[in-house]
Amino acid sequence: MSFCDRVYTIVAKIPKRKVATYGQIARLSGNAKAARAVGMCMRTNPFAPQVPCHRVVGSDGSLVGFSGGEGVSTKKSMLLKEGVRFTKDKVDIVRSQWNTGVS
DNA sequence: AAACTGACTTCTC
DNA sequence: GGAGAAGCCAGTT
Repeated sequence: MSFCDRVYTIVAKIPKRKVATYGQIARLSGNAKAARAVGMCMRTNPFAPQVPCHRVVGSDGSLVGFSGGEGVSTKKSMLLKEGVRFTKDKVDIVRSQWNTGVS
């Protein structure tokens, strides 16, 4: 069980039409400052369809990362199909950020 | 085992 | 508001 495994589990739990930030996942995984490590785990992503890495965005909803297809463009398209609201080139983090249950 | 890199975040200018 | 620099973590070489 490695840090990445926790990340995969958390990302896999992101509800549809919602997105989470690397920092948030890092925090949920136990290391608030491991945002970078989270990104690396996503890049490794041994659970591609199982772990919706496209639902993971930057701290401000910015489409960072994603090495597949057309990059952020494909990521954006997938999120749009998921029903995630977009503001120009960024996810409407205000409306679509994953609420972990912490009020 | 050590050093480098990377899908990040945040502060300061 | 935009650009630049520093800090942290885990994985890969």
